[in-house]
Amino acid sequence: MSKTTLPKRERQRQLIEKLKKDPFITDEELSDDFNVSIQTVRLDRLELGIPELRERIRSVASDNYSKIKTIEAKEIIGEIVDIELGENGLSILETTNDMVFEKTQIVRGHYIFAQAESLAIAVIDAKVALTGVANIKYKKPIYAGDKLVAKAHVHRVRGNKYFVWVFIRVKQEEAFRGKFILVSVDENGRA
Amino acid sequence: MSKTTLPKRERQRQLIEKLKKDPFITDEELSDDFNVSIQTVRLDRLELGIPELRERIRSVASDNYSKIKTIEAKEIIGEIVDIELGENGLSILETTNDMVFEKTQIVRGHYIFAQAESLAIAVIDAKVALTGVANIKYKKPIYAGDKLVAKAHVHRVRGNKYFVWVFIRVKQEEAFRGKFILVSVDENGRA
DNA sequence: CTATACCTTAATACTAGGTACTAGTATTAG
DNA sequence: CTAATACTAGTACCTAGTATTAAGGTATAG
Repeated sequence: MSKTTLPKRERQRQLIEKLKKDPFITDEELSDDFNVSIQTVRLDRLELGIPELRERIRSVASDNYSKIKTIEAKEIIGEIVDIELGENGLSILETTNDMVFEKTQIVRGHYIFAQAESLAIAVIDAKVALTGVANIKYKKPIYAGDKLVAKAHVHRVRGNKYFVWVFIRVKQEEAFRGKFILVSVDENGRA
Repeated sequence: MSKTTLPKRERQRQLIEKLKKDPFITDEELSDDFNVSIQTVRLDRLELGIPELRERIRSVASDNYSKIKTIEAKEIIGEIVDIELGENGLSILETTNDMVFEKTQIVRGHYIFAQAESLAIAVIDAKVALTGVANIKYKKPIYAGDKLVAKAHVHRVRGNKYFVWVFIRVKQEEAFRGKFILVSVDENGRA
C-alpha cells in the first residue's frame, strides 16, 4: 500500500491484526508488507509475545484438531444419557461460547433445535428418519454454559409417521418445547 | 511395546495408522517407537508418500482453519445474496457431505432449519433477535450437493414480534417452509 | 549544540526437523 | 556365491526461525 514506513505503534497494531486474520504469514512476508527489515519484525513479535510461524501453525492445528473432532462427533448433538427405543429418551447438551450470538451471549436457536431433532430421531425405532414437520417454541433465552436437558417422548405412531414431543429444560425451567412429526424413509430417501 | 523390530509391511501399516491418529509425531519419535533408525522412518514416509511433520501440521491447520472459519462464519448459515431490511431476503446454501446422515446422504434437518432461521433473523430490522416460535415443514429430502435457495418475507410486525415466512427451494421445487415468530430483545436478552 | 534514548538494521552463531543423496552393512532367497 | 532387499550412517543443504552483539540514525531534552 504505502511506501513510507509506519510509526512503531501503528505497525505493531497492524501486525497483530494481520496475524489474527491470517496466522500463516512468515516474517519475511511481513517485513515486505511493512517495508522494514526482518529483524524489526522479529523484535516486534518479541515485544508483543507473538510466537514464530511454526508455533502459530502448530497451535491452529492442535486447537482445531480437537475442535473439529467434537464437531464431527456431532451426528447427534448432545449426549444421549438414556433411551428407550420407541418410547422416550433423554439427552444433555452443555452449551459453549461457540454456540452463541456474539452480542448477547444467547445460544443460537438452531443448536437447541438440533439437540431436540437429534434426540427425536434417535428415540424412534426406525433405521432412518426425516423431519417432516416441527412445531416449536422457545420459552426463554439460553446462555453459554447452560446445561440443556432434553426429554423426548414418542406420542403416537401412524404408519411411517412418528409424533414426538421434546421438552428442553435449563435448571428445571422449561426453555424449549417442540412437536416433531418424523417420517421414516427407505434407503433411497423415499417416505 | 515390543522390542523386536516388525517386518516392513506391518511397520508401514502401523505408521499410517499412527500418523492418522496423531499427525504431530516427529520422525525421531517414530524411529524410537518402531525401534528403527530415523532414516528408515524417512524411507517409509517417502515410499508411502507421507509428507514431513511440518507439512502435516500445516495441512491440518489450513484444512481446519477454513473449516472452522466457515463454521464460525455460521453466525449466518448460507450466503445472503439479497436483502431488504424489514421486507425480504434471499440466501443460498450449498450443501456438502459434512451435513448429511451417513446412511442416506440426506441433509440433516437442522442445517436447513439453521439457514431459514439465520435468514429470518437477518431480514428483520432489529439489533438482536430470538426465535420465539417456529412452525416448519420439510417437503422433500435434500441431498449433499443440492443448492438451497431460501426466501424470507416479513409478514407482519407487532410490537417486538416479527412474523417471518421462509421458503426454501431446490431446483425450483419447494423443499421446506417455515413460519417464524422472532422476538427482538435488548442487550440483556430481555424481550 | 551535544548527549542520551530509542528505533532500526546488520551480522553471526545456533536450532529443529526435515530433504536429497551417497555409501555402506546385514540378511535372506535362489 | 550372488543378487536383491532392508536397514543404517553420514553429509550437504533448506527454512524459518532464536538469541545476541554491534552499529548507525534520528528525535528530543537539557
